[in-house]
Parts: sequence; structure tokens; C-alpha cells
Amino acid sequence: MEIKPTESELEILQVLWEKKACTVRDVHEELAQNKDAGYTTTLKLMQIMLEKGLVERDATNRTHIYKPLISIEHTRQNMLNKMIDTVFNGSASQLVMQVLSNKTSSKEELDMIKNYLEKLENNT
Amino acid sequence: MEIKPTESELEILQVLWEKKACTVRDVHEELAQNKDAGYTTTLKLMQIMLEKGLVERDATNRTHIYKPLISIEHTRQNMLNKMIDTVFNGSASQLVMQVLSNKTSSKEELDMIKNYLEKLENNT
DNA sequence: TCAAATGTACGAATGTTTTCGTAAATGCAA
DNA sequence: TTGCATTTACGAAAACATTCGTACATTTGA
Repeated sequence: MEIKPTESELEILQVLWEKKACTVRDVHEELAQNKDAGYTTTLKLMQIMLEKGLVERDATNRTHIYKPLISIEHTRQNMLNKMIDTVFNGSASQLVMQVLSNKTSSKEELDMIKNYLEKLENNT
Repeated sequence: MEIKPTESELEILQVLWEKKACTVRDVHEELAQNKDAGYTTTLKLMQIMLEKGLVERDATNRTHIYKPLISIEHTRQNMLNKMIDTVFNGSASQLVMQVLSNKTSSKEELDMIKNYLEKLENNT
């Protein structure tokens, strides 16, 4: 699967991932909180996403219901891999340390990560 | 600073970060290894980057010398923050764990990260 | 010296993404 | 019923990014 969502498409996917199934209006209203673009803009984008296979829809009723066709995990991983390749010289650990250095994480978060690391090491 | 480099601009920045100072030809030759686009394309892009303030140049001599004006760390952090905000619900640790789960890192890398984490915890 | 090579400048073509206007169909409520 | 609101479809404009052709200046070396 080599479809990279555009920035606007990602915004729409956020909403779909969160709400599982949406009408165009649902998505539009959600987006309208942070951004202003017309209703038909959102509609058009979602139609394009349908063509690209990023979403599917139930067109049984007049008001269509859209659902995401790509998973959030998959998309996250794709984006991370691309970023590691292009901006972090292929080093995942460099990326991790950069995240940890600037985002002031809580002790709980750090501990969670540490536990996770230990689990990883034991499993190999 | 709210200038987000485009994809092509990032490719050029990679080269500049690596080599510190470059002519257009330097950059072009480097890029030409993986991609094919004409010399004037690279030139034009670098001129645009100059206008945007992404790079500076010494135009004393006929062959101009370009240098990056934004640091690699800053750019990395910007990209990560944006990604955390938009795709990881604002949770840096979620991002970290996703990276660790899929990129099979070596034990050395994992240890490096663990040490780094401990240093972080001791400093707070 | 002077032609070829190398360099910059820059407008314009091309490609992609985003935005919107308008038309047509359907549902809804007075 | 009838007219107003909501919805889809779709073409085309606008905005943004990339690519390239061409003109012109400078350097180089035969």
C-alpha cells in the first residue's frame, strides 16, 4: 500500500479514526473548530479519498456514511519510517532520543517507556 | 519561525546539513544520485529557499556558496512535534513506543536509549 | 582571443492539492 | 403540496510546488 494521504486528508482521517463512522457533516463540523473551509471542500476531499481507497462509504441512504480504510497504526508507522529514513539518517534510536530530549515527559511516561524497553530486551 | 520546508527543500537541506556549505552544483550532484532533475531545477529551488530564509548565501564570487539557516535539530523537532500533535494525540510516549515496537533495534540501541532515559530521570 | 563550459536569473509550463460555485436530487416541515 | 434546507456531484479556479527552457554573464583553456 503506497498511498500517502495529503495533509488535509490526514485531518479528515483523524476524525474518522476517532469516531469510526461519519457523515461529511460530522467531519466538517469537527474540522470547522480549528480551521475554516466550506462544507463542499470537505465533501470534495472525502470523495477524492474514496477514489483513492483511503475510505469507504455506505451510500444506501441519501446521507452517506464514511469509514476509514487504512488503520491509524499503519499510517503512523509509515510516517515514522519515512521520517526516520529521510530526516534521521535511518536511525530510529536517534529519533527516539530527540523526542525524549525536548518533549518534557512526566516520570510516569518515562517509566512506561523504560518498562517497555525492558520487555523488548527480554523477548529477544 | 513558522516556515515549513517542502519535500524538495528538505532534500536540499539534508545535503547542506551534511556538508555545511555547498554550491548549487554540489547539492545537485548529490541529489542526482537518487533522483533525476535538471541542474536549473535545483538552482531554482535554492533561490526560492533563499527568499524564504531557509538558507543564506555568499554571492561574493560568481559561484555562490549556500549554507542552511535552520538547524537540523530544530527542523527535526518541529516535524516531530507536528506529528505528535496531529497523529499521536499529543502523546510523545505513544510515538516512542510505536517506533520501538516496529523498528527492530539492536540491543546496543536499546541500551543507549535506556541509559538516556535514566540520565533524564536523574536530572529532574 | 574566442569558443566551450559553467554559472545565475527568471518566466512560464506542468503537476498537485485545496477551495469553492453551481446544479440537481432528496428530505422535511408548514 | 410546496418551498426551504440538506445533500451529493462535479468542473473549474486558486494556491502551492516542481520542472525546465532560455537568456545572459563570467571563467577557462586551447
